Amino acid sequence: MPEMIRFAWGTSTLGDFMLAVSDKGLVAAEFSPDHGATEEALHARFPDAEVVNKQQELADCLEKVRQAIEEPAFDPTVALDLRGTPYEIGVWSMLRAIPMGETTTYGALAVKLGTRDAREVTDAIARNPIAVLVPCHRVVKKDGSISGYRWGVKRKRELLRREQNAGLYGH
DNA sequence: GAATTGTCACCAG
DNA sequence: CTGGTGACAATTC
Repeated sequence: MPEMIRFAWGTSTLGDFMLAVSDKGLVAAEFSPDHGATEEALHARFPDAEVVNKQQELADCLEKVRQAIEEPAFDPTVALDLRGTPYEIGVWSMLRAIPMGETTTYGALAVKLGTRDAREVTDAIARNPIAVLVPCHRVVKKDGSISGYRWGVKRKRELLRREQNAGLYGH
């Protein structure tokens, strides 16, 4: 019996996003304007799984994630099914420990993890498959500037701006 | 902001 | 080993 991966598309003010869940939890959440290519990538990532569109079943989940994108203060209680090397899981766990509205740096994470180079952390973060819910956007360069983001620097800036507004003005 | 230099892990040859 | 490449970092203009 092959594993089943269900996916669905949602829209937000930051663009369309796709969710994919296994029977354990979320395995992917990606921004993309190109539905076809993203679904193909999902097949490629889970070659032995049955990948099916379950728009209705995931409606609740879609709404939660959409709300998390629009309102940073909202904490979606969605199960995550993180898949990666132990090192990557460690990095992603640290990302989820960053409080809303705060940022850290690649270098600081490298030190905490006992890694030699910030780039090793960067690699792991760049492989994060779950946008927003694993807040890879809360990691910036040491001088506070934003250098890159897997789903577009513009989205990263916008996410941070929203979080900072939520912290300063309470809404 | 952009360009430059230093660096380090990783990979292809 | 050599060369190329980065979601880095520090410095400089």
